[in-house]
Amino acid sequence: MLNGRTPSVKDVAASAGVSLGTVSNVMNRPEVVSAHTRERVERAMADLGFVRNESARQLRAGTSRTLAYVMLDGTNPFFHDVAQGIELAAEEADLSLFICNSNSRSAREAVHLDRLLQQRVQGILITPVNPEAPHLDDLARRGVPLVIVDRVRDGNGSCSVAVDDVLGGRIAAEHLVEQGHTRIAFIGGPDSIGQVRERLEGAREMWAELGLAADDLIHLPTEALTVTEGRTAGERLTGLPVRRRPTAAFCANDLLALGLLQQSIGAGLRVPEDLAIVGFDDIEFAAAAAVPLTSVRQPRQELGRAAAQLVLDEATNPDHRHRQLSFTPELVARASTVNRSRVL
Amino acid sequence: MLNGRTPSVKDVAASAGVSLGTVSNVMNRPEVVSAHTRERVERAMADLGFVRNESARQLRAGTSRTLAYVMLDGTNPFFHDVAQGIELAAEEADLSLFICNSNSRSAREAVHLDRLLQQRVQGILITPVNPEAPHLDDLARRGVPLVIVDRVRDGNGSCSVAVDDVLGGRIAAEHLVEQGHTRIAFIGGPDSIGQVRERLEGAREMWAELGLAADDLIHLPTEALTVTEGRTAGERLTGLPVRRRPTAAFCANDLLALGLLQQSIGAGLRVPEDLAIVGFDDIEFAAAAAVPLTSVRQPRQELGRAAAQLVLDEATNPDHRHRQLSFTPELVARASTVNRSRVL
DNA sequence: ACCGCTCTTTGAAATGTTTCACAGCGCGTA
DNA sequence: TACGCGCTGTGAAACATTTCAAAGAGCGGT
Repeated sequence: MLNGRTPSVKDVAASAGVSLGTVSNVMNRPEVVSAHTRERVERAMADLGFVRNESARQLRAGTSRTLAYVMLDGTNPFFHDVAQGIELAAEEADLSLFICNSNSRSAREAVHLDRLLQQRVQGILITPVNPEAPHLDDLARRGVPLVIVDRVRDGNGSCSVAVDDVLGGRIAAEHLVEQGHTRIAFIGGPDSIGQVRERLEGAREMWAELGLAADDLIHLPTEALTVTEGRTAGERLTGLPVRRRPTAAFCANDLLALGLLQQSIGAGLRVPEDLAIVGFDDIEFAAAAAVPLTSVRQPRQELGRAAAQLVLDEATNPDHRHRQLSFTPELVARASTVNRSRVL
Repeated sequence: MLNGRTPSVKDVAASAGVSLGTVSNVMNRPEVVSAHTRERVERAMADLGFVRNESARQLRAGTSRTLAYVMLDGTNPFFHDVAQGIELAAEEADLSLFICNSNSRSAREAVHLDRLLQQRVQGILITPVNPEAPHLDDLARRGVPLVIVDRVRDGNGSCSVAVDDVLGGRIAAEHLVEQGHTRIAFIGGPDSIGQVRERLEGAREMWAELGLAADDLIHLPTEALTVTEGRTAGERLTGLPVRRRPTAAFCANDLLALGLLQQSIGAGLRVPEDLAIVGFDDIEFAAAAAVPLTSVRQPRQELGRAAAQLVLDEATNPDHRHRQLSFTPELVARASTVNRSRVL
């Protein structure tokens, strides 16, 4: 059994009375070896508790069986759903998925990428801190299959998968106007985040198209896209004199919206009567909030799945061409904007 | 620059006009090589865009620079917080963390473990589907450093880090009794999950010690520990005639509690006046719920951190001894159980 | 008896790194 | 001048696997 160190192919070969090559064949091309020997080898492997050394395999084969996803913010369930989509696609392709978290720090992102390069992963999926960062170019130039998730970058040096954020902003604004609001707030920041800019832009476009005054769409900037920041924004909002206070808020993501929701209710406002709220992403917890949150849904798992397929194509298909996939967001109306004739 | 395939140490050596060994020394023991040559080698590495091949390193060195965490349920933020704690400890030890998700499926767990074994990871942290599963024994017998997270297993064949769930159950029950409740529900299941059993057990103990009737602690079983199941349980609860309905619920985790909270409010109950709710874990979203949730806090990141330290000790310290660490949970009282004299 | 064929199995080379015993060199000391 | 020593650099071996050309075995047909 397991005496000294872990047994190698050599040990298995010796124990089964065959050569190295045969053991390897049993593992990689079982059809070429006779039933009889295959059986003997398999028994030997089981007896010795043999486990293939992946490093050696990889070194020789030159290819790893892993994909990696570098996510932007581990505290946002949105990214875990994306990761789950990737994981499913990876599982189907019989690959492992290596999940890293940059925590929105560019330096940490770089460290992770370096490690992944060293591991010679088959492909990298990433939601980058900054899609124009030079270290991403490095990857592309090195020929590592790369897909940008939930962002797009200028030019088409790599594939990307994202949702049309401008459109998302438009449908959120449209929905609020349909509900009768004529003065709303957009809550989100910092501006360095592309999604924030585009969602705001979309909202402004639609606002103007529907003939409303630009001044009546107020931008309340935040430091980050977190629940805490949502609460802070809520304090500012509820602090406004009623006459000047918007009757609805469109938040750049659901975490902000949840924070805002909590703060507003705590301050005694009724949602949606006194303040309607729309989020973005439609994470699980949006539906589970005490006042279920209206949100602009991104097809989270689909995003991940599609990204994984692109990266696999780039990894295996010699005449792969970069593509920028754009998904269409969709409004999910719930109680936080729609007056509760029927509850739930 | 980057012409054909990725350059190896050999290429760097040639380009810098030194031997293989010297290049290796520059990377691993820079102090033994003269400033002059070191500089030349470093320039060559930069010019060629050299990236060390981790597989080869690992093969030769016999040791990887990775830890792995197999989490139980990717949809529960609790586990991501644990993972974050591990990640931080790993970062300090200059290791990478490989995160896998078994999704509560034993088969998938086994697949992940097998892969990790093949990768020769330095150590494995796992929140197992079933802590008594034989494949865990395999690992231990193989000598892979192993730490069970958030569970304990019989015997002391391996380290574990957990929270005293019985105590957690006790303090939750005690808190509710202090708030004047004399008829409560415990919501949670299935029974196969150890934590569920122990939290209920703790609650029952305290209930009895405080002189209350066993019949007045009702067990409402669920199929899983999810928001959806929480809502379902809520339907059953709110459907009861008022006289028979408990005035408070202790949920086996926060996801259940959030689902219950939502359903109750939707059904027109006031929380906590008509129904008080206590959760377990104290995930971020507990505090962020519209009625902030009272919860039994587990030191989530600490749990991960401690687990990582144990696994590192087992990996590096020759006279390591297995330990079962038990953390003390702590009640965080919020509006879902305490009448809101002061809001927030 | 030999040929040609298929089906298995073999052994050696190759992958990119680290390690280690050793060699070369310059220098101060005997 | 010879010796010993410390500092650098070298080259080959080792790690566990895969791959591939080639050898061997068995067999039917001539």
